[in-house]
Amino acid sequence: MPELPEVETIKRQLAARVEGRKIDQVKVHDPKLCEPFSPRVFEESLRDMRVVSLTRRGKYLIAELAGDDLNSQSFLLMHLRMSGNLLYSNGTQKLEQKYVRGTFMFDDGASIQFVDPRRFGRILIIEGEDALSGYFEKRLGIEPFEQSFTPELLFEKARCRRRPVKPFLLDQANLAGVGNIYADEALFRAGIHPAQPVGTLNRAELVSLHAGILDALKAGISAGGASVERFRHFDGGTGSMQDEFLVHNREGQTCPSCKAKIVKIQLAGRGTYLCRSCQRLRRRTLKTGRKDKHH
DNA sequence: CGCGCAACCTGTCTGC
DNA sequence: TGCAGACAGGTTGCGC
Repeated sequence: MPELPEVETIKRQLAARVEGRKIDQVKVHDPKLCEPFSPRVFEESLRDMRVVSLTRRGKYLIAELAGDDLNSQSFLLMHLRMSGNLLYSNGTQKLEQKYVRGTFMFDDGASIQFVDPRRFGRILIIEGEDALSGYFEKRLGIEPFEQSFTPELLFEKARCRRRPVKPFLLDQANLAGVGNIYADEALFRAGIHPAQPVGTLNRAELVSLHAGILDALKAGISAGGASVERFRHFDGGTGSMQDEFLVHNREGQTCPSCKAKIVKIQLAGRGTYLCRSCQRLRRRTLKTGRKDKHH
């Protein structure tokens, strides 16, 4: 479940610790981690690479790597999926024993373990910036904290679409980084029902939705992420966002802004939490007019 | 093309 | 207590 705030938290904690470090050795303990690369090829291609920077795009953590050959630039893309964690040791702490899928060892004696009980997490190597942007281009939409993420951009993506707004938000090709938790939290903040067809949202609602997304994500980052589904910090610590959820995981409890009980429904196969009083489904007809190409 | 849904995994919880 | 089955939910790929 690591979403944007959880990955951002990990990035902030690890960046200063790995930037400038050289990778002495990599061990892959579960071949699924680096598919379709074979573990040996994967391990060898990372040996002696230096970490230039650690950044984030959507739910991906990206390590930019440089070899001795100045022309070689590659990117290590890490996705934690459902249950992945990156645990750091400076060389003196006890290492994790269970569910370790891969280990990175650095030239200062420190190491990072990729720990992932459910084995959904993936690490892949991408050579060059063109390949990197190509990889992201077809699967990731706008970054929420970019200036260009605006209510108008939401409108452009949402117009004429009958899809419920929640699955719209979960589609990474629309907006990168929002997952099940923050979609629920953003929709509650915006006062919008998760099943509302996204194309029927009016201007005021899109403004609220835009603000709700940013507020929910900012709250998550400030809290160091939400430690549900075993999410942990680089040192094994926990975030506190799970204690600040307004609706998510709060079935049967009272809504923070009215007296109604929070309910749980299934939407697009996902557990979805909402307040029926604060988030009313609006009966509106969707104009399915053709989208005209314009310049 | 848009959209829903099964599949990928395994630990944990629920009900009988 | 034991065990089957449901559930968790990010991404991909398939089918309508």
